[in-house]
Amino acid sequence: MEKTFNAAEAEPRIYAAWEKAGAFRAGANAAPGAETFCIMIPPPNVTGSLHMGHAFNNTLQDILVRWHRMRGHDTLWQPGTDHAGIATQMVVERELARTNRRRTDFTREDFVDLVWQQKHKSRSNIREQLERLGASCDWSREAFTMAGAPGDVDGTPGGQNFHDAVIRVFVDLYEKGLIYRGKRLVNWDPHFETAISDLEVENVETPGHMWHFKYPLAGGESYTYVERDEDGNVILEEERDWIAIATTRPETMLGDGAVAVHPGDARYAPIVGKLCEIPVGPKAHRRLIPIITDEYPDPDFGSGAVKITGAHDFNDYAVAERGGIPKYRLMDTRGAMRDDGAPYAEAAMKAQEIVAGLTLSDNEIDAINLVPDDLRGLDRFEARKRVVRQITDEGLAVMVPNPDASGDQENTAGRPEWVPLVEAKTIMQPFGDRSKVVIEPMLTDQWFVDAASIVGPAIEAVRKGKDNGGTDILPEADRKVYFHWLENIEPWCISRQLWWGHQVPVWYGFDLSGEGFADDEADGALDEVELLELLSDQALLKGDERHHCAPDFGAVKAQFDDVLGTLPTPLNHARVVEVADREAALHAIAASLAEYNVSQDPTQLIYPVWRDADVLDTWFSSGLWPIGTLGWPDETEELKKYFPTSVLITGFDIIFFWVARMMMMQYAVMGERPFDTVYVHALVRDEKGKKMSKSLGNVLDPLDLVEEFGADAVRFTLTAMAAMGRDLKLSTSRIAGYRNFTTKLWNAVRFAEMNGVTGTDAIPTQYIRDTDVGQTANKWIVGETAKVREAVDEALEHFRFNDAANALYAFVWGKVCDWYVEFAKPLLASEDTEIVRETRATMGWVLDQCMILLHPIMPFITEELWQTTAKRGNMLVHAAWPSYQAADFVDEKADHEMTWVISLIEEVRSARAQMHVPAGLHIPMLQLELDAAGRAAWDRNEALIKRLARVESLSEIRDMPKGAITIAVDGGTFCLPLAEIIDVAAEKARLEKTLAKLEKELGGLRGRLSNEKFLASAPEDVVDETRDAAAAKDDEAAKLKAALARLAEVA
RNA sequence: GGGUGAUUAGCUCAGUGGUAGAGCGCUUCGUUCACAUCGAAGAUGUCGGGGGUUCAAAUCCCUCAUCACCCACCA
Repeated sequence: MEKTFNAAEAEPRIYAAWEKAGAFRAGANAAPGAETFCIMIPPPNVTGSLHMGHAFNNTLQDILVRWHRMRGHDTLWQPGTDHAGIATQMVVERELARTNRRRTDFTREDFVDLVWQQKHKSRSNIREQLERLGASCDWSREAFTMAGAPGDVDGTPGGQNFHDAVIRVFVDLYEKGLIYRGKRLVNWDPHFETAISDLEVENVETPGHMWHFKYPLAGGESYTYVERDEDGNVILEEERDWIAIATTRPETMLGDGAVAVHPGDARYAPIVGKLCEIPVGPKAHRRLIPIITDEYPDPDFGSGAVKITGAHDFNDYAVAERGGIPKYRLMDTRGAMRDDGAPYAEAAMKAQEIVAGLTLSDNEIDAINLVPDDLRGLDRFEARKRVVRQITDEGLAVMVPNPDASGDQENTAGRPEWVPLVEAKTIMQPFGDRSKVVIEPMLTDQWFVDAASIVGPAIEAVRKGKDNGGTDILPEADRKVYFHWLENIEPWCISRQLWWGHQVPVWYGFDLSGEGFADDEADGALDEVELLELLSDQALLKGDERHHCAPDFGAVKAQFDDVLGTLPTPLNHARVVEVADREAALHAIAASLAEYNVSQDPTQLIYPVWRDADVLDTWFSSGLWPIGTLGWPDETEELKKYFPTSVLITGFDIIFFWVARMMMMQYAVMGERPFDTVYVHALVRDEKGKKMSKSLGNVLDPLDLVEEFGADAVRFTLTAMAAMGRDLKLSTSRIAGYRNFTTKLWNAVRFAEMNGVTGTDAIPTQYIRDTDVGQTANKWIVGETAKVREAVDEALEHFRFNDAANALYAFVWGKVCDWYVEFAKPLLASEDTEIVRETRATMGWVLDQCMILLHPIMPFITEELWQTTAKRGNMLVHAAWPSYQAADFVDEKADHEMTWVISLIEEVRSARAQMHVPAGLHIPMLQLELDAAGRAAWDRNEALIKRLARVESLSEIRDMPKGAITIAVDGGTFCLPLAEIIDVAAEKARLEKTLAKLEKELGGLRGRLSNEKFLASAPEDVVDETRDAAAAKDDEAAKLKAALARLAEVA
């Protein structure tokens, strides 16, 4: 064997061998009738690459999967990737930008093709990285959240058609009324030009300003404004012909529909119900809006009056809904001020008619563009500046004394005495989590899941827990977070105005059966003009009852055919044809009508329908990951076998995005929990605790680390640091330490090999547990092995990964390498061939167990060692996981004896080091007193002790010679006669120090034992333990005192 | 504003009622035939402050301080 393990060379080779053997296939190594164990990988983005969080997340999954597989369970680790709507589209758009092209330079179809190509190019990237890490996924089942969607060239090895499953769920939920369409205020990302969900918005404290403006009362009216303090004393009273409004977003004033004050606010009671003027826009067409009351305004904040802009603020939206206030949209999809529709003058007049009582539909109101002509097309932030300037120039800003103009006259000369009130203020500003641009609340038509209606079982499941057929979430703290979010759940906006994703399976058509769609001239036939009038007027349908949802066009066609069948001739002959969009439909229907008017052939008439252009939120599809990957809606064997799955391992950052949605959706579709346990882990951070990010430059690439230290070391590090519920701060020195651990294991095995030890699964039972034969060291290490096996299982059972790793680390390094291998050296060199044979057998077994128990955490080096240390019938990946009990293997006597031997050796070493006895010097030792157990222990382990303590000989004496070092152990006293080198003062100091420490401990123990309440209340075994400890320390203290007394004689 | 978690050795962190541990770092020593990616021996803690419960508290409760994260609509 080489001196170290060559990870870079061996790991890929070993992985290939596993794959070749089909070692990771679902059910590989399963015992007949075994229980199942299934983990769904959290699908990484298809164009992504492996970061530290993935490495951590997948290491934990791999540990559980390998552990269960070795235990003979029917195991599936389902891999796959996510199409990641925005993220992936972004990658492709960025690529296009390099050659100065935009998405809109392509047709939708062509662009989506480009994305598919990108997906195809990068699909193997993440997989190769996971393989490098050692992830034992069943790659033959690799899934993709858009598999089977139009344009998919790759398909999936597992054959799942994820797309069909997603569409099917949409249709089902739609039919149950759980998915609906509506014009709502949503978070709009002006960069990607799409709606996003609440969760995709990051609220960040940003420095901003609050402006205060005067809204003049209509017709020059005035009122007495009275302000009182808490006691009701008048502190301000003045005549005003305006009302003050504060805003952080002046540009939205253009869309105000009202000013609201609290119903109990006495200051404004005189003017409630009156009109006031929005102080911006062309003078000739200033809009008047009503002053209304609503509970929302807080009288103590600002002026107590709030402007209501229903289309651009979530609070205002609610007020507007309650008060029937029109909601005027001011911006386009890119966040610029609208530049469409009629000129401002016309729009403002229309708005004024609404104030006067005109009722319009939502769509009609949406068509009104209230942006003044000079601001149209401007970016929203530029428009803000201009609005502020215009109002201020007009003298309608609230003014305050200029703080810079007070005080001494010389320096402030020329400065205005009054300035506009503009408060600097940090405001919570919403940003898109991907685009990083300011999110705009925008009134648009979107699709929503009625989450509140399906959330019940998801809450209930976690409340009742795994043992009652529900789901456990670990750690506990995350359960609260989960509940809090679900109990306050909002409708989930699932439509996105993107091109990459699952297109909403809904088709629209003109309403031919609706009211008002009639032949004006009652001549029994529609002509082109009549039809177009109707269509362009109001018979267009985008309303709820006028679209059709179906899995595909064929099904939709049948639905529309039914509707057409009820219409009068010739419309009932029209053919349903799919066209690109509403625009195309208008042209198509006009053209076909023209054709008909010429030919009078009813089969020439077409009825155009067009599909909803939106795609579904990525999380809608990944929310179906557990069933979609198992072949649902088909009742596949895998679905029956592995669903509900066993464990989900994921980071806390996607509890809402993903975990909660999966819970809701699996219950909605299957009526069943998706997993028994959710294990939520921490985020990986850099060694200073900072989130790793490219901009900070503190990103550790897991693959670089794997290159440098080997996958096993990286995995072991992550595992050892996986304590629940905290950040995981990673440093390379820690990884290096665990790399050293692999080397340590490697060399222990190397030592064994050099001494004729071979791997064996034969438990050396004949030597252990209360047998008369057998070396104590061998008996002892077998017992220790059983203890660590129990500890590892116990830890993994409870997802205490770090406990498992630390137990193994302490065992392999601290027990096997530090002690057992050293003990074995004299034994293997023994002239007694039986001892040699016994020790080889024991060591062979113990090292095998180390490999087995370490394999889930460090699969590569252990597999390599497994195959080099014996001819095996199977690979380690399929080796049988042990189940022996400590109770069966631990020999109490041997355990005691080895503990005694170890402490004797440690005492001698310590004394020698402190007395500066040359390390290599073998010295004689004297035995002053020793009880029977000690004598037996010495006799049985003489060779070991002598070797490890560097003792030359042992002789019994009555009196201690002058100038010797005392070694006090349980049941005996030894000494090292070192007259020539001993420093009496140093030895005295050493003994006194030890004694002082002992006395201190003893004091505590005695104190407890003399406390009657302790004796009465504490459990018996605790009292016994305390007594034993006190007695032992008493004894040791006595010996040390004796030694000090002897020293005193010498001196 | 609400919520959650954290505060333990120089650093990074384990430790859920029995009197405090690991890794790294540090000091001293070591060319012993598995390993210098090593070995041996050491030093370092009012377990954030205060109060309470208990025979016993790093651990449970209250409170204060500081930090971190999550959620939230104050114009």
